[in-house]
Amino acid sequence: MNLITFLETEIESIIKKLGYVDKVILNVSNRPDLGDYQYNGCMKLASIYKKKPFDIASEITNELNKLNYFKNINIAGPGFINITLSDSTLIDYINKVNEDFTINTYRIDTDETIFLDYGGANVAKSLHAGHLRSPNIGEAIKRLCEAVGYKTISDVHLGDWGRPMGLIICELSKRYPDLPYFDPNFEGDYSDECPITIDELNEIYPYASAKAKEDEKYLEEARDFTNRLQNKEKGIYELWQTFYKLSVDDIKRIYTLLGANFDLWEGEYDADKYVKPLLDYLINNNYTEISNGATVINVKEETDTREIPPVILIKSNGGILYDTTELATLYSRVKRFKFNKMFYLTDIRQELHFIEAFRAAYKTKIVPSDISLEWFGFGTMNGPDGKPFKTRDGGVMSLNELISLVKNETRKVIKDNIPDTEKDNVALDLAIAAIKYGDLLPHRSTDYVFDPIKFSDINGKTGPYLLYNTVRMKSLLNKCDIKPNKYIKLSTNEERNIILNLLNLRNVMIKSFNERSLNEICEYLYKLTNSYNAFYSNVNVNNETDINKKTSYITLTNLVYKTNMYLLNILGIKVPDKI
RNA sequence: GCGCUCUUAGCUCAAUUGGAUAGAGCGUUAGACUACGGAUCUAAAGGUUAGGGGUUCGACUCCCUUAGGGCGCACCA
Repeated sequence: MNLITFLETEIESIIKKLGYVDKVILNVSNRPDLGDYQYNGCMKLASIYKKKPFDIASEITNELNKLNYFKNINIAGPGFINITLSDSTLIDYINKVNEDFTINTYRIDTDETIFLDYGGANVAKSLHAGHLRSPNIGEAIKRLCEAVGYKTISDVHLGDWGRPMGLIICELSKRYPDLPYFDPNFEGDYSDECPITIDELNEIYPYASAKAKEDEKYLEEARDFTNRLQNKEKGIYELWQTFYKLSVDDIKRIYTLLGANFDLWEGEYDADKYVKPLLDYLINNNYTEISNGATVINVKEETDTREIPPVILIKSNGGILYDTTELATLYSRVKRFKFNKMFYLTDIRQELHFIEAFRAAYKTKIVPSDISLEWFGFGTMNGPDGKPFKTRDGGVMSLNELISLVKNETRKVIKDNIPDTEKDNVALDLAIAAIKYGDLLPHRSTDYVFDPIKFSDINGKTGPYLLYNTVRMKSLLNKCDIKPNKYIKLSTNEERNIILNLLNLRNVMIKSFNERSLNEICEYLYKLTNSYNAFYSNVNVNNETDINKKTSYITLTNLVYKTNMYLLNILGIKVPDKI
C-alpha cells in the first residue's frame, strides 16, 4: 500500500478514536524546515467541536507518537501538525516500491470504460498550430485514465462531411473539369489515383473558402456540391473518397509523430447515417419544436444566468448543423459501444455548444442518465505577441512547419558523437518532447505563449532537459557493475529528497486526473529529475567503494528512471537511446 | 448590451478541501567542479497577487465593486 495513503488512514482512525471526524489529507509541507508533511485539519475540527485547535493537535500528536514511523512530530502556529518520517520508514517503503512499482502510483479498482473524443482534425484542411493541443492533451489524458485503471475508447472525430467538402469539390471542378468524376455518363472504373497532391489539397481549401465569401454564385455551387456529396451522387462521392484518403493519411502521419493514437477514425460521415433515425426519434417523441422556421430543441433552464439559445436540428432551409451531427454521433455511440463516461476535449470557445448538446442529449434520453458526459476545454496557444500562434508574416502555420521550426532548434543540442545518420531522428524526438512538454506544462485551460527557443533549451524546465537526464540515468544504469537490488542505506540528504519526491507520485497523479490537466505531472517530472541531479552532482556512483551504498545508489537511480519513463509515457513523450 | 473567463517577480508559468514565510524556469548577479554523459550543481537579488471594499482565527483562492485583456451569445464548424 502507498505510504502516504496508509498514514492518512492511520491518522483518520486516530481522529475517529478521539471522537472527531475528518477526511485526512497529508500535504507536502510548504515549510520543509518543520517537517516532511503537514496535516491542517485541526483548525477546522476546532470550529466544529468548539475546542482550541492546539488542544486537538496535541491529542492527535500524542497518539501519533505511539507509532514508530516518525522521526519527529511537532505542532506549529495555531495547530498545524508537522510530520517528519524516519529513515527506516522511507527505506522500508522504497524496498516495497522496488518490488511492486504500482503501489506508489494512483490506481483504482474499476471496470469502467471512458470514451474520449479529441483530435478534431478536418479532412482537406491541413493541421495547423491551432490543432496541436487537442492530440497532445487528449492523448495524455487517455493514457492517464488507463494508468489509473479505466478502459478507454478513443475517437478522432473527423470533420469530413460538411460544407468544406463541397468547397473542395467545387474548386476541383473548376481546375480539373475533365476528370471522370464530373462526367455523369462515365461508365468505367474511377482510377484509385488521386488527381491531386496533398500540397495542392492543403492550398485549395483556404482558397475556395475565401472565394466563397466574396462570390455568392461560387458559394451556391459549393452548396450544391455539398448536397450532391451528401446524397452520395456517383462520381462526386468517389472523388471525395480519393481526397479523403489522401488527407487522412497525412493527418495520421502527423498524429503518429505527435504520439497520438486513436482506436476509431470516425467522423461526421459515420454519424450521417444516424441523422435520419435520430430526427425521427426526436420528432416522433415530441422533443422538438418549430422556431423561426427551424426545428429546434429548447434547452433553457430556469436557473440559467445567461441566454441559452435552442439547439438547432434542422435549418429553415432544410439543412442540418453542427449540433445535429453531434447528437447523431452520441446517438450512434451509445447504441454501438459500451462505456460509462464520455470525455470531450476541444478549444475552450466551444463550451456553450457542449452545454447545449449535453442538455439536449439527457433531456431527450439519447444518453441515459447513468452515463456521464464531460467536456473540458483547452486555452489558446499564442505567439510572442499574445495572439494565436502564426507564421512570421501572419499566416497560418502548419504543424509540419511548426515541428521543423522546433527541430531546427533541437538539432543544435545534439552531441557530436551521434552518427549523422541518427541525428535527424534524435532531433525529431527532442523536438516532439520540446513541443509536448511545453504544451502540457501550463494548466490545460490557460492560454500560453509558445516559444520554440525556450522549449528547446536543454537547461531549464523543458522536454529536452528531461530527456537528456533520463537518458543519462539509463546510461549510468547500463555502465555500472552493480544491478538494482535492495535499498539498504540512506546516506545523504539528497537521497532523502529524492525519496520524498518519489513518495509524492500518487498525489500528483490524483491531482492531474481530477483536474484533467497534465501540469502537475510535468512539474513533478522536473522536480524529481532536478532532485536526482543534485544527488548525481554530489555523489560519484561508480567510484563508490562501499557496496551497500553503491547498491542503494543504483537502486534509487533505477526507481527515478522508472518513474520518469512511466510519466513520460503518460505524456506521450518518447525517450531516445542517445542524445 | 448580456454572459463566461482572466490580470501573480523583468519575461513565461505554478500555487494541494480557505492554511504558516505566494513558488518554479528563463534572464541577472555571485560561486562550485578534470567531470559515472558538466549540455551539471549551489546560492542571492527580484512580489502591496491589477486597484478598492467585505466575509474570518487565516484570502492569490469566497462575495461586492472599479479598471484593463480574452472569449461566447440560433440557422458556420
